Amino acid sequence: MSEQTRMPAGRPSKGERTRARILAAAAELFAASGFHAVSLRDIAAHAGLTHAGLLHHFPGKDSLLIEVLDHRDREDAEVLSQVAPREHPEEFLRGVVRVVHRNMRTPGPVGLYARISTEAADPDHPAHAYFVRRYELLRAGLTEAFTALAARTGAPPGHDPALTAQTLVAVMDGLQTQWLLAPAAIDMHAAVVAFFARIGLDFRDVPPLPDRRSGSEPSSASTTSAEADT
Amino acid sequence: MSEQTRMPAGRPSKGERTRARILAAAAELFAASGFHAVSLRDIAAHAGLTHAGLLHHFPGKDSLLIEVLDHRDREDAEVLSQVAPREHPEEFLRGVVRVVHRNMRTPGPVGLYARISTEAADPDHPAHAYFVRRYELLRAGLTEAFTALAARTGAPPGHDPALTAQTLVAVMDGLQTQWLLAPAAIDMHAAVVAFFARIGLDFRDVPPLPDRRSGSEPSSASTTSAEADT
DNA sequence: GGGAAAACCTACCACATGGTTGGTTTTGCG
DNA sequence: CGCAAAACCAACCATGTGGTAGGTTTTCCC
Repeated sequence: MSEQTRMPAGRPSKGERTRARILAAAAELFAASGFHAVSLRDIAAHAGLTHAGLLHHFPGKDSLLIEVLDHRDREDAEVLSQVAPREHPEEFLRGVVRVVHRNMRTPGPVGLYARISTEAADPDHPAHAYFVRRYELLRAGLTEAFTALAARTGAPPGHDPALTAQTLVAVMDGLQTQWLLAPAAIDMHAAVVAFFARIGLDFRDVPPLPDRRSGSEPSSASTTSAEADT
Repeated sequence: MSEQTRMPAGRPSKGERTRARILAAAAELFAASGFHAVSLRDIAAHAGLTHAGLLHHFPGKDSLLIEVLDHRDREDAEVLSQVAPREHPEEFLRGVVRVVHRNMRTPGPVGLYARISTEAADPDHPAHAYFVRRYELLRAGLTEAFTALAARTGAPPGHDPALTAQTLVAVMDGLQTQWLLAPAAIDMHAAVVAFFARIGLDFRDVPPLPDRRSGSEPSSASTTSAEADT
């Protein structure tokens, strides 16, 4: 199924176009309200068909969620520069800042990972294994970047790249929750730039990524971002 | 209703004891699985009565959630030293570190605030207003503490107490999500201490709070903590 | 153009849910 | 001890849910 959701070189079939609409609708509604509060009938109505029609394309609700998350990951892989964290640690971290900056302009999609990741702490949640793995990869990528940076530029006493990595992931996730609750009160970009400043990295001059296309495109929470290069 | 859930000086009535059991069961199940995934029948079964019996004590599921959160807040107010962030900023922040340290030993309850706060980003969620206000108070308290500290000891150029406050809240929330997903991989206490170290505060020597009583007592995520003094 | 497959629909199923109603049992106070 | 109130229950209601079955409509390719 996963290769079928990738747009083939030719014009997409009716089924491919419908699956894309379903994934967009699901991403939007899961981001807004979480997995449990959204029904297949809700998603189907948003996508312009019935829930039975939706179930022709996806085996079930759990599978749909996993497909939405995988789809998001592939889109993020396309957006990010393919920078290796070990070889180009500072550039890799600049990419993180750019994604955070962009995400501030896309309130709808930011919630998808932030919201589903806390739901998925429940071992019975369909995305539990996905998020355990995802955070492992994210922390590993950032740990590599911070380790390489420390080796290159020296590090203060007691510097722990793994601790810094998990803290940076926490900052991005935690800021998203606060931002979703009170967007006017939170400056995610400034906070992330200030965090990097405290560990000796000046990212104030990092330009933001171009805006995404308008409409209900599924898009990424910032925690997606650094993982794609792993 | 709220003054009735506070234990009176005399021995508690049958109803008071039942409400306490219901609140404990609800806190535990909401922490484990979130508001939407848990039913009144689930909570009632955990508390040893039927869902109709539960509804004799609480007007509805939404009210029960709010009561669980308020009950937690009152318990936290009792646990924390009543330190004013403006007059005693460093002591106030030490209290934050102690609560974080204690919460690492209580995996069940940590999830209540972390989990419900991201659910509550949905404006239709019953706890939305509660969390908007809660984060405002939390950030305000920490901003006061960081402002007072900067005035007393000086601050580095570009220091922004409000930004530091929202970042600290983000670190604590974000670490909880990662910790719930992979407790062995995350050291919340070390990460929070390292965060403070980067802004010039040495809290490595802060002793943890004593453990909570065993059993299914409702208890707090660390983000509860600093707010009680406001 | 025709036919097979894809894509969709309506109707249904079994189950779950939050809440209500009317009744029974337990508690506690005079 | 008796009685009113509190605390609880079984049964029910209306609605919603994920998924299935069988059928219809649309698409697309030979």
